[in-house]
Amino acid sequence: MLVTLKDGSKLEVDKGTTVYDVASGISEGLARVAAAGEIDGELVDLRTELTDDCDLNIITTKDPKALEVIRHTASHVMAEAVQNLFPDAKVAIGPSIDTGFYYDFDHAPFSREDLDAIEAEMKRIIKKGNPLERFIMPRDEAIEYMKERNEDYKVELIQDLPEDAVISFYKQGDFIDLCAGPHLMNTKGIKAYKLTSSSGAYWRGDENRPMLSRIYGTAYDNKEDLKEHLKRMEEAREKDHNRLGREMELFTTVDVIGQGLPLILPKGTIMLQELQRWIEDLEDNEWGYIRTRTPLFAKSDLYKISGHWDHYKEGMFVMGDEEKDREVFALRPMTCPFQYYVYKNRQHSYRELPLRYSETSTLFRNEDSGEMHGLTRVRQFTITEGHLIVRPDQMVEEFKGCLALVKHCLETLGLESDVTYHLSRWDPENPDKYEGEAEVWEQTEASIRQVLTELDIDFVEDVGEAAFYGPKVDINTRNVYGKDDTMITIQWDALMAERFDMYYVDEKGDKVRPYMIHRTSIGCYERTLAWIIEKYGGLFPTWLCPEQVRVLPISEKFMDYAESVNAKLKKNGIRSSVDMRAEKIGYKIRDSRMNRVPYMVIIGAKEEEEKKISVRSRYLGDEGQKDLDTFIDEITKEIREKTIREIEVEE
RNA sequence: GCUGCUGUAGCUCAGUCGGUAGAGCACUUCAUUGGUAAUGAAGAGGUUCGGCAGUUCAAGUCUGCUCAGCAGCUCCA
Repeated sequence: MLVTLKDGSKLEVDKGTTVYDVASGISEGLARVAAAGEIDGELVDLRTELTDDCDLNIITTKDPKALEVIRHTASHVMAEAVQNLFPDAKVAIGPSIDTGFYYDFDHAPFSREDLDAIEAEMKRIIKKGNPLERFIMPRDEAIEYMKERNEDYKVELIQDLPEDAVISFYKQGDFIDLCAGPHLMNTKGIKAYKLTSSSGAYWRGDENRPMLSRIYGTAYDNKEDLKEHLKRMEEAREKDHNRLGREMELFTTVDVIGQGLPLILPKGTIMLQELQRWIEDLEDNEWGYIRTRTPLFAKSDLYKISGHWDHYKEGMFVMGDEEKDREVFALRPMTCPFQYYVYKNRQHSYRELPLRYSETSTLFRNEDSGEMHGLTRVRQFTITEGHLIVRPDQMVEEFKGCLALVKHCLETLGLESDVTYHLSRWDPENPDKYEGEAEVWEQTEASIRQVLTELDIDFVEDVGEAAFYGPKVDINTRNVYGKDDTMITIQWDALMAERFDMYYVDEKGDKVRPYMIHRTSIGCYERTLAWIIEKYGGLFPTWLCPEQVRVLPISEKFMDYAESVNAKLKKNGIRSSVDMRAEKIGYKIRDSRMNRVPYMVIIGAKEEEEKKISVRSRYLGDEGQKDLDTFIDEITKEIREKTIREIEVEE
């Protein structure tokens, strides 16, 4: 049997040789730092026996790929520690994840003190340095084995595996866990770890099943990396829009107003309004959209036609009592049916299509009480929503246009690099959940795939994520905690026109159902603002800054002068202000957050001193030193150039 | 909706066995003017401790309910 190593060298080994044997054969040092193997690109346990010719790569603990193995092993060590300290705790599952690992236990919630105790116990276990041993059992035997040990959750897991499955276990010391691996050879390989938090989590992610106690932790090959990671998490938290946005007075919440109902404060409003004016002008002037303004609520009748009354009533704010009142209303959770009736206002010719309706649309969704979060999950939000009514033959081209518009918006905001594109497909295994023929679904998905490819967009495909009426493209980003949020969605809809009896008249004079695209350009404003806050950490591009220029007179005698500079800047459409405190503090800039203002005009300071204060400040100097009007023109021009929505990249 | 944590001055927080509100920053006034993350001194600031009940001679502190915020789960047209 021939094994090809990473450096291209070939090794003749016997069948049944393990990855670890190969590593040992190369050198003892390599065996010591080996964490896992990679056979033909697939991560495997060191204990894996080689059965065929293959490419083999020994993954050492220095390799980022080893993290997964280290963390998985750390989760086992944690489980052992928990069972040592809390013998009645039953183990459920404990995988490695992007940022570390977790393990779920059937046990009362763990406190921070518990976590500290568990950490200490882990230290003891790791110090013992027990080897991890792998052994296998037939399925039935494995079930009995776990039943004896009273591990009900493990029994259930094994029962869900195929009849003929060979069940593998790992054992370190007295601790035995059902596990597919891969794992380190010895617990000593866990050099640095930290238990970060605990919380509840449903067994198998099902809200109808018991709630278990989950402990999150992270582990690394060395202490420096762990420290670095914890520092990064700390820094990320500082960019959290929910903290920063409140601190910067962009928004707030009030207990008596209610959950998921943020108040956008004056500074936040400036930003949202900048975004809105930009998007509306862009869509209407350059992308052929026409604007509508439709009611924020409607009678239940509308939602009965759209299907929301049957399928989404829980998510809507209903006004009135169906039993008592003749008419019952509901606040709208989306704009679709309203814009359909805009279209249905009169008969349309095929020559008019495509019609691209857009609306700055406020929506209301009655989210569950535990779901609300800052500006990203709210009960009332405003979205750049729109529906394109198109002929089937225009569909691909228009869908492409929607994506191109989104791409343009993201690039302008400097967010393009942060997103992932998803083709949300139907689930062929589950056709009942969707309307329409399999053939049509496949065809449509192929069309979208082609559009994405033509636009040179990288994307992943998610099966079972489509809307019931058609596939869609979802554009996601990650928040500072690494959680995915959908920012933008563009949906292909060849079905709803039927439901709402929409048609156009084709060249032969026949009535034909149009296709529709549900789409947004930058998603909902609140969520997009949150995203921008986190992306820029509060240091916004100039055009979005609530305050673009701050005028700082160094002493009282420059106050009037400062006021006149401020007034002229404002007249030129620049958002500026005078810092009244400046006369007292001289030219010492005390406010560490001052750098959130892109431009500072220092009045009265000597030029070399001004430079020390801020790299971005502009020096005006004593009255008469420089012509005021010329100065105002210069700075206005400079800011204007950055206000035409070009991205200002600051280091 | 579920699990856990939190809610005291504008902000960040302390408040020990229930005994009747505290610090730093910010703010105001005065002094100072070369102090580039914080000049010195003085002062003001809580309808009293998210809200409503209850226990008690006495509740920020204990109990119940409730509202809101946070983390996670679940959900997310």
